[in-house]
Amino acid sequence: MAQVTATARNGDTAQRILDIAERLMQVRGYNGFSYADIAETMRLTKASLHYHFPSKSELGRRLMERYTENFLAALGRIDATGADAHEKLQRYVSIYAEVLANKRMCLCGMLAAEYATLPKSVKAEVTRFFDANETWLVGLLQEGKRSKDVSFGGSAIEIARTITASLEGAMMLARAYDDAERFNRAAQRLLADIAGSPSARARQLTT
Amino acid sequence: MAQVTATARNGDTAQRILDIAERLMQVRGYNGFSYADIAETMRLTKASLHYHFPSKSELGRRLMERYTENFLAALGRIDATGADAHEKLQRYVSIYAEVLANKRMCLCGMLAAEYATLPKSVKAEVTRFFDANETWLVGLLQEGKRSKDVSFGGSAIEIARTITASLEGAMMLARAYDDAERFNRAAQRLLADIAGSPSARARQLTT
DNA sequence: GTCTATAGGTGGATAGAC
DNA sequence: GTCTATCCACCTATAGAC
Repeated sequence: MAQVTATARNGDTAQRILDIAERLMQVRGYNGFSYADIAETMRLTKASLHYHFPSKSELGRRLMERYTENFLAALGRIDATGADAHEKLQRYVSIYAEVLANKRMCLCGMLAAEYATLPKSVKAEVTRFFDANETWLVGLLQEGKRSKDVSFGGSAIEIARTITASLEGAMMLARAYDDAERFNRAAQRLLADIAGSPSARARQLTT
Repeated sequence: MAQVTATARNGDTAQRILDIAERLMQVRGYNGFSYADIAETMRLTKASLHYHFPSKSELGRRLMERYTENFLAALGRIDATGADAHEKLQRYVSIYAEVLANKRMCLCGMLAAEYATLPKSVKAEVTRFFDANETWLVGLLQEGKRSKDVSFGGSAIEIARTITASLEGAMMLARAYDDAERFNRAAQRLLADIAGSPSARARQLTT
């Protein structure tokens, strides 16, 4: 299954720091955690953390960089399955669902909310993430339309943006209610209505 | 037009504090602003702010309370128009669009992201807001279905939740890209696909 | 690479004069 | 109601020993 969260528990120190920081940032946000929080969980002093990541903005940037890398790798694994477009979209959704299952927000959804307060270098990484998402989804949608696995009207780019934004929003609300099923129901409805398989689309209309 | 943001510029001090704090919180989040920020904008000392709002959590709670009140009032004005369900949904979307036009996030979308770090009393107000949203939308959707102004399959409650979550997500992304049109395009697509008028739905399928 | 110690700043919050 | 003055906890970050 598509796995985004890194688990380099036996990796080097920098990677372990990123693991802890990533979780903290996904749960509490960029402005909601400190070097002290990481230090406490890791049994390492704040000063040592600064050796690996001189500033918080650098930590945030590196974190985003790794997150996007892992996310793109997960998308690559979806591509490698050779499944049809409809199935690939389901797997795309399952990436989000898995993050939520760990009681976390998508790192980029979190940072999009805090966007106004972020260091410039972190902001740039956040939009890079969403741009990469968009590119991947557009390719998938166009391919799916040709092969008639999915059906939609209008531009693929708008559909792609709507899907990502909606999933991020559904994730945010589901986490506030601590109810993963909220996310799953919203996600299935979105896929069926916005870019569903022709059969699913027909079911949705039948009422 | 539906107006949520309060503008009590000539109101009493407490209301003016809430106005400033509201804007700061919508732009920077609960963890991204301080009493000092309010004080600076208002030309009032931090100590004076504490006279009106003893603690930040109390300020946050009162802010959310007022925000929900204003939002529900806006929904009441939509009801009062007597428009059909499709038109009412458009006006619902326009509330969000207007907040975004002021370069702000929906206060509750912002707080949903920061949820894990919020004081309990503020958390409660956030879910109360979304619950009230859901109730209003469900009523509207059921009424619209009866009168055939909108068409959708499945439960109204799921549609309502999906609409709100998707709008919040679209708002978040649009603000990060400083591109209000991103929100508008996503919102129109969502309405058409998820709970559109039968004619709009037909247009969307025609491709 | 990790530590102790600390700098320099800001956070929310309070006491008490006016 | 608003002010000055202050507290103490916490923040990011650095210096320098080991």
